[in-house]
Amino acid sequence: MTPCDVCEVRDYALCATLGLEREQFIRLGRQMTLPKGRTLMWEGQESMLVANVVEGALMLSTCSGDGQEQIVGVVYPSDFIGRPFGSESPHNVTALTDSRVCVFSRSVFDGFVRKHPEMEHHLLQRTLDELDRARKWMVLLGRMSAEQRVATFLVDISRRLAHVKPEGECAPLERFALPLDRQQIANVLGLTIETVSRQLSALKRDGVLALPDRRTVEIHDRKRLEAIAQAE
Amino acid sequence: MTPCDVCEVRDYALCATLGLEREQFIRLGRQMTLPKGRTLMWEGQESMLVANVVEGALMLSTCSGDGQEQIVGVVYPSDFIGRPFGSESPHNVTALTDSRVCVFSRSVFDGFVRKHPEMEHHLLQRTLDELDRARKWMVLLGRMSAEQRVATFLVDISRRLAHVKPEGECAPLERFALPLDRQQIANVLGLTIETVSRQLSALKRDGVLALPDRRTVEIHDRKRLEAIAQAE
DNA sequence: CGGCGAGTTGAACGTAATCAATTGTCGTGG
DNA sequence: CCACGACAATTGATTACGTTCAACTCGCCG
Repeated sequence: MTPCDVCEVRDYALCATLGLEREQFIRLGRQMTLPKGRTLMWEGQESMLVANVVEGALMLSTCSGDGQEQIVGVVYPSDFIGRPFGSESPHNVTALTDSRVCVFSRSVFDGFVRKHPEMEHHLLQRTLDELDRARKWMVLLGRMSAEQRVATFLVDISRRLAHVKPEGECAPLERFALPLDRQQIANVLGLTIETVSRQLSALKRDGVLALPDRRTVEIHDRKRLEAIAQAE
Repeated sequence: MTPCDVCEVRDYALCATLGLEREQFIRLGRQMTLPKGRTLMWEGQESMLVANVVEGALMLSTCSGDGQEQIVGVVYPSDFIGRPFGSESPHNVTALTDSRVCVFSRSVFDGFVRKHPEMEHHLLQRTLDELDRARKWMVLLGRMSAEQRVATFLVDISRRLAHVKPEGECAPLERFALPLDRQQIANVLGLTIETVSRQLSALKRDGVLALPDRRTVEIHDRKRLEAIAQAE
């Protein structure tokens, strides 16, 4: 029995495309657990690994010339991470929560994918989706007010986390634990920690949501939250 | 004789991957000229076309909920545009200058690509590169000052335009015509037209560059420009 | 109980947006 | 060729939003 037999994301991740060759593929990778805060890949480093997320959440981040961090993506179970067919990793990949990933050597992975067009097609689909998502986020960073950014972030994450939940559940969550702390939220939104805090407080004051503890969000008035988020 | 026989980008665009099947492929597409300002695809519209850029420059743009435009990409000859394997176009595609593109029906293109893994691989490579570029731009939008944004924009475009030039020439250009007007630059950088203008004036005042007319840029002190741009 | 880090709140500041006026450029027709 | 109008771009004055700096609160663990 392999870890894949009980893998939570086997039907959603990249490997779901494989039929009989799955056996072959899984022998190439291995599961790894990452404690919260551990960095799996470094920006600019020779890109040696790719991976599927099995459990947890990780962030992709880069630093601007003067050292400011910008988070350029957050990934969840069944998402793919790493940069195939390229020499260096374009960003850091760091665990936001304790996580489990299924890693492959990049060269081995590249070789396998090139021999399995179905899988390469799936990878292309994922990459196109990621690109759409990244470009949507550019609108947020380029054009939205702090209030809109925070609202959009909450709407987005409540939807993404819903897909992570056991089977079927797909309605956006009304109560969830943020995998990011305030500083990280600020780094996603291109704001400062103080501004994020103020906007969250304002939303709480207006009864749009509650913050029972610093990691938990309860959305009470999704309609209003979405109205603030506007862009979509 | 087909237009492809004299195509300027035949060795760089997606079709360069094809060997003997090239003949087959080119029969599926047709060249089109687009006057400056013409929109080829609309955001949200059913995605019917994909295309290669042969000549000119086009922008990809989306609107935030309250109608503000954000340019999420600029494409040049040999670049690929459109959203294969997806139902709707995620952004507008509009000619910045008079342009020539080589268009394909999306369904026909999708079918062809699925049968030609080499081509699909090339498309994946391009998409991965675009994703890297988009994420780099997120740092600019999230973390850079107006001055840094304008400087970064100029450094970037002078490099991109160099690759468009006839054969070989790859050093960044020190003198070039902007394919975008001030409003469009503002929409790329997430700034207002006034701020862009002020920053350009400041760079001129400091002797970093000259602006002989409103479309032309002459970089006099690239070192300094790059120092201001910092992030990279 | 004390100390520490994360988060919140407040006050002052600064950058870019906004509003407004002026200059510059280009195309058209006299 | 010049005059004019329309639009693009620049420049200036003011405002507003988010940042910065600083104080304070809260929860947690020794």
